[in-house]
Amino acid sequence: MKKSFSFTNKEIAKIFNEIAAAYQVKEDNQFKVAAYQKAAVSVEHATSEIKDLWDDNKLDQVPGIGKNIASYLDELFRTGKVKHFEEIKRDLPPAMFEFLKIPGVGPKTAYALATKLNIKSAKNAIERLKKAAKEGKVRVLENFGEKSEKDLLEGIISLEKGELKTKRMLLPYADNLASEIVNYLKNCPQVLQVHPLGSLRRMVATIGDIDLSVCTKSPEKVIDYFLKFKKIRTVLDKGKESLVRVILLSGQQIDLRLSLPESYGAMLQYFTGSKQHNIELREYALKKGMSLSEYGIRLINLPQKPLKKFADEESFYHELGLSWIPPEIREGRGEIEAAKSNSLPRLIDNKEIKGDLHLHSNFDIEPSHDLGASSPEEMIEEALRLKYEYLGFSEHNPSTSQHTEKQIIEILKRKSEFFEQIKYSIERVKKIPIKILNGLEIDIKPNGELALPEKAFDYLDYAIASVHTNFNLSREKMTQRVLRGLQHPKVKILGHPTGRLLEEREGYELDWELIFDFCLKNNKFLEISAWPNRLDLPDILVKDAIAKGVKVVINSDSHHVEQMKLMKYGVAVARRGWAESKDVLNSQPWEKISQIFNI
DNA sequence: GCCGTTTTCGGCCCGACTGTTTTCAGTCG
Repeated sequence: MKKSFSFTNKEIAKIFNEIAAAYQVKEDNQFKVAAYQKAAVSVEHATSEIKDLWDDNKLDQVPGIGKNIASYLDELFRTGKVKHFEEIKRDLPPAMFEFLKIPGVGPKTAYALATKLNIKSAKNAIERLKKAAKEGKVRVLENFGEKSEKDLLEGIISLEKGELKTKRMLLPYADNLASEIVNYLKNCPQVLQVHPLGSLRRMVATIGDIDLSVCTKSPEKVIDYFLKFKKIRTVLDKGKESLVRVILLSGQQIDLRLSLPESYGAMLQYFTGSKQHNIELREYALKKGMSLSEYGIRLINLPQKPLKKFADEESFYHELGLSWIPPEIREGRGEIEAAKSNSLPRLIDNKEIKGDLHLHSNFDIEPSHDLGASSPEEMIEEALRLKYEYLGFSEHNPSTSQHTEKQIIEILKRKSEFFEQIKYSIERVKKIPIKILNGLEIDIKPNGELALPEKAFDYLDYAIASVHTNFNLSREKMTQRVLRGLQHPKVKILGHPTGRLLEEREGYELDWELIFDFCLKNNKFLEISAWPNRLDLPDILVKDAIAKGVKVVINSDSHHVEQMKLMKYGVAVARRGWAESKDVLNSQPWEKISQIFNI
């Protein structure tokens, strides 16, 4: 292996952002600035470590990284630094890059502050800037004033308090909160339509702010009605007809945007984003002589540049010669191309889900992890309500530290008998049209062995293999571990494949090409766990997997009957990964499942 | 500096808001 220096994606993104800032200060080509910013975003959002891609000679797969930046990355990984970058930053005060962390401070402002206040070194730079602002030394600088000095000070204080790192909400939490307000608004007679906007409408795994839009002919009346909502604590600003911001009792900020019916479509499209989708859409439109905005479409080749309005999104996209693009895939990942050639995927729908193969009932299996809280009967009842055709119970394996092999086999035998009885009662006696599967979720030990004696497998219909311990193995070792764990013929599913916990823990690194190939050859399925802080496999990897022909299975991982309805968030992840019904195991009929599981 | 079924050269998203200014520059989403 070649000798190399390690940099995380975050560190690389920071380097690129600093180069962009440096070029901005030097008033270099603005598109070069944009190129580095784009590269930074791309690196930050990558699902693989850039270092690993470099190792595998795959840097050209990263959008926004071309020949030049790739060569700089090569130098960075080989030598630990980039001469060209050092050159660019040489005559700039290091302190200015610290100042960029302050909200409202961009490159030009940061540079002006650092040079005019003579704060050069990065050490304690922000502290020294704060002192200068407190002493009134900022307001006297050219292009600064009392207000900007005050804003600067407030910005520094909120940075110090860590207020800027506001945690993002998990999707189901934000979705519930928004639904409550949406339902409230729908009761207002002047409200014609309500939609969530932004990341919530796109069903991203975590949500920053909740934005909602209302279509109405009388915005003032809707605003009055909205402000009577019981859970509002503070009104931040109103008076405008198009926007109200409030803080709820829970501390959550809600932005409500209002639009007249004739231009609602353009507004909805604009604020749904994503930013990347909109940028690409506008670039695409420009080539057709059209300029897009939240108000509509302007024909820029005509002298008076008339604005055409759109009442709905469908007509907006059609005007551009595109089919309507579902919000979940508006991420700038090829959807515009697909819409143009009329080849958008027919995304999997909640109604197409025919079963749930990852449930933890309260059958006492003496597990190493948590036991479920609901009985199989309760879960079966809920499954019928959800119109499922089949249901798989996969409790955690019995704890290996507290049982002998013999005891574990005994417990599995008991579980099998217990579920055979349930199957008999459901299928034969009560003649309820649902198939029950007796499964298990088994730990993959660090060496890749499964935490279950071979003989115990005889008592299972199928198994899910998951990593629950020792997350910090190298990518190679983790990949070998997972591949070994998947080898057993009874193991059909890799549970929550990256092990990430949203807002808590990064997932472990795997060599996805090897995993995908293995799944494809051996008929294994990657789980999309609908569990709120997992939503794992992540959407981008779902898209990669499906492009390779690998199939996924969407499971709720319910430990309580109430959690079974969280399935829809797993479906959202699948949709964001461009999954169609054919790509999803549990949208297949029972015959197909029984064939694949050899039951 | 990136990128490509209208281009390997010549393009590169759009508008709101704010503060310091008398017409704009910087920041943000």
